Amino acid sequence: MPSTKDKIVQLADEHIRKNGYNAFSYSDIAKTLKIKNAAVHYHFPAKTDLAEAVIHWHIENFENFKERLREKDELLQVKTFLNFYNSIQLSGKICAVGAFATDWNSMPQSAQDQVRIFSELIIDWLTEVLEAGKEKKLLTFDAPPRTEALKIITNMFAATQLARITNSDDFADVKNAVIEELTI
Amino acid sequence: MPSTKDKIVQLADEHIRKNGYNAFSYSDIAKTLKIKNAAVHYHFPAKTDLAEAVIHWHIENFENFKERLREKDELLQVKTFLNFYNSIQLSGKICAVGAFATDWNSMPQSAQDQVRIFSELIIDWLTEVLEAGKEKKLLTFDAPPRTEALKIITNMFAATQLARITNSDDFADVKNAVIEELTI
DNA sequence: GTCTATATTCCGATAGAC
DNA sequence: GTCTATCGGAATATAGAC
Repeated sequence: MPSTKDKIVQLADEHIRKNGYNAFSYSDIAKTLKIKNAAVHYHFPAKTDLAEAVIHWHIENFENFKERLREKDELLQVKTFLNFYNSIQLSGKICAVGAFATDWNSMPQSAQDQVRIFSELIIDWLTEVLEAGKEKKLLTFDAPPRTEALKIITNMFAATQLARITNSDDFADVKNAVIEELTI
Repeated sequence: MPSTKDKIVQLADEHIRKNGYNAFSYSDIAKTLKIKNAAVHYHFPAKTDLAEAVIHWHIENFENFKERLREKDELLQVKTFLNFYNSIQLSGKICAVGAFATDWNSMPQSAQDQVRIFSELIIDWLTEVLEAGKEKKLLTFDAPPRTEALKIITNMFAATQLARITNSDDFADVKNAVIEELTI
């Protein structure tokens, strides 16, 4: 049974990634949990505290994700990563990094720092996976590993955003093309 | 000398692409132009009217962009397109499509429709350029033209967003890798 | 930990004068 | 086309009782 505090973080995350950070209020969360505005403020005094908790949750989540994949081969690791974004897209959300990037200039530095840590965690992880996969001849690409990682991550970030707009199979097309190119 | 109406659209665009649609108010614009809140409402009765005008401006702008490039070779057209995003990134903004994608669910359908038209305008244009460039053996890629266009566009969209966060040469790395891959 | 109550500020929007 | 004035509402946030 998750605590109220955890439920608030989950709901905030959903709101941020569905509607944007500046488009949700404490009332939205209070109504869903059937508690009052002030009760949310008890757990997170300011809205930015809540934003930071959301990003912190993502960081912990990604660390678990890494750990679960540690023993798998690199192609499977990349495929699992791409499937993760597939599920984001299917749920109507976007990546947290993209959501916060849009509202970047209306966030305090403490929250920006957290987003930066999260972003670099993802980039560093994928860079290492790609590098190891190339060495084992499981993956093929020409650019430096970090650049290739950035290319794939930007594909996924923006494809979830674009899919919201074009409403077609664009996400799946991009995802499949990425895998195909890595395994030629 | 631009009209007040045009100045309002320009300022709104800047605010939207720097801080997000839900993070700016009529007061922000009124203060900059040294007019009153109500004067902005005279030109754009509701905030969504202003959002639609901003997107409409982007559509017209892109039509001009296409026209200016019509006679150039396809490699130059793609390079100019990528350089356009480079200047977006340097100015601290993000692509309008990405900004609106984040706030997608808090926009009325009339504004969503405009964003959709703009997005597909870009996708269709790049698809055609890539296809023509491949036929003339100026460009090389394996995926279907529309998929390749989506890959490049998502690279650019999200790279401008990520550059805001990582604060490094990531954007240039991605941009150069895209060109290199197309000209192998 | 949750409540009531409230302070404060801001926002989008409208009416009507000039 | 811009102004003053103002409405109604919502948002963030706090004080203090339970």
